[in-house]
Amino acid sequence: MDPRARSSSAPAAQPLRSDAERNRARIIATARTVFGRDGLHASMASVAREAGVGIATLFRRFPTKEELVAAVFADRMDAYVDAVGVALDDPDPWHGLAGFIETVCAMQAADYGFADVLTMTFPTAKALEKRRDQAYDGVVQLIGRAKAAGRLREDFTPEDLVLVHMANAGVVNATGDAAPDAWKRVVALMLQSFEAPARGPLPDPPEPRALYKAMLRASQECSASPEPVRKD
Amino acid sequence: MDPRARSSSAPAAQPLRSDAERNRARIIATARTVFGRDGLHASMASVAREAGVGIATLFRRFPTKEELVAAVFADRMDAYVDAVGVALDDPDPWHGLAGFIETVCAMQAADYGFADVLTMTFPTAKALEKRRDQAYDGVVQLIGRAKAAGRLREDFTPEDLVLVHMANAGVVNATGDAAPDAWKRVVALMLQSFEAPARGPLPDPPEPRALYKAMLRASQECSASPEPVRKD
DNA sequence: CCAAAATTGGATAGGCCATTCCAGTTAGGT
DNA sequence: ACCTAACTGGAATGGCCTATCCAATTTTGG
Repeated sequence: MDPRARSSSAPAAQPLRSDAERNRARIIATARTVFGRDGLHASMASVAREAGVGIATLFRRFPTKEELVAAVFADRMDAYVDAVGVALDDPDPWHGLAGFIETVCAMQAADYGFADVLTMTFPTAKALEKRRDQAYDGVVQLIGRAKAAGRLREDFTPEDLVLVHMANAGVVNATGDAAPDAWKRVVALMLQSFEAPARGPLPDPPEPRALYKAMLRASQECSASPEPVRKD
Repeated sequence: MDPRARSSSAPAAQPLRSDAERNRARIIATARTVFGRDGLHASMASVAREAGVGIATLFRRFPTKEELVAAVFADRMDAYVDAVGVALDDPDPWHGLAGFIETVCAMQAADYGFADVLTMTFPTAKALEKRRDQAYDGVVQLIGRAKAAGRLREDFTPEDLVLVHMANAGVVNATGDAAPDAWKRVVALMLQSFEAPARGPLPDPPEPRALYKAMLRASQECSASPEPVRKD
């Protein structure tokens, strides 16, 4: 591994100068609130301005917007993983799963940036994706137990959870501060439809690969670097 | 009514020159496919290019992007109103409502622009909003009948339908062509949660006014005209 | 205290966007 | 055929975006 790798939370092979480290921390903290308030489409310039640093400082530390996003949401993903853990500790598997879904959707409502991050995948952000995978493993267990307990419909799949994130992101993004609790109703409805016994069959879930492609596409058009013009 | 009103489908007080009328029709037809394919954020320039007209021609006929959007989606709104009519003609109120929701969500999946239009409101586009109101009246009836027949949960409100549109728009936008049928599963789940008897209570629905504000906000940030800079 | 290395911020490049301007072209009545 | 009002397209304006450059400043080891 390249010893100069600096992003994410590695303790740095080449420690930053003290002022640089301070700025780095302020940038992440500020970006967290800005992305949380304005969504992922908040501009790099607005983050720099609110953090009180120059644009160049921001880009030297995070060469692309995607890297900043990854650094900022690493800790949200930790919380996500923690939520899975809490759910797995619940002696009632259904209660655990339902609580997990409510918790995560609440996180989406509280952070417009995270709402979108959950519907995207950033292959270059290893730390972020590792956490996503950890969470996935836990979710699979959670689902298995809830089915075994007879409380979750048998045709539920992990992909359905992603669909919940996408649907909830749609509601949260559309309602914003104007109807800040609307998502709760939607989530409650979805949960009732997940509970066993199923009221009827469902169309097939999307292929995991297809869903991955969708999440990838979304992240790419998020930080679309201006590709050089090419002559035809 | 202003006899000079030109947009929407009024037969025109001041008829356009034949070539202008032809271009106008081509612009609308092209914009329909472009917005349907790329969503509402497709650029005016791309519409002009694909329609084979100059940018100026486009803007002379539709002075703002919002007016073009309104003109383009007037007929989708007709289809929306028609779908309500079909549902009301169904002798089985629940079957009618469920079919209506499926139909409209399918329209969202087939037209990324319309998916967003259904979650927004354009106060200046009278023709569009009139149709939306017509549809709303029908939907209220539809809901009433389905409840009366004992097939729809008693706490269902017309606002829930808007929430369905928002959630479905989220799924459709996030999955795109990568998982083109994922929305069907989500909609099927939602429908099962709507069916009586309710499996449990729900959080309160959003206030109609609040939801309106949310839809308004969305439409405004869609075609954000560059406001003049002001000195502090 | 001093120099070298690290870091800084503002200007700049180059991309997209909605919208406006203007000089040239065309339809269509006479 | 011709004249004029209507219409045209492309260039220009001004905004916002990600990302880069560079001259000036700051930290820090000796």
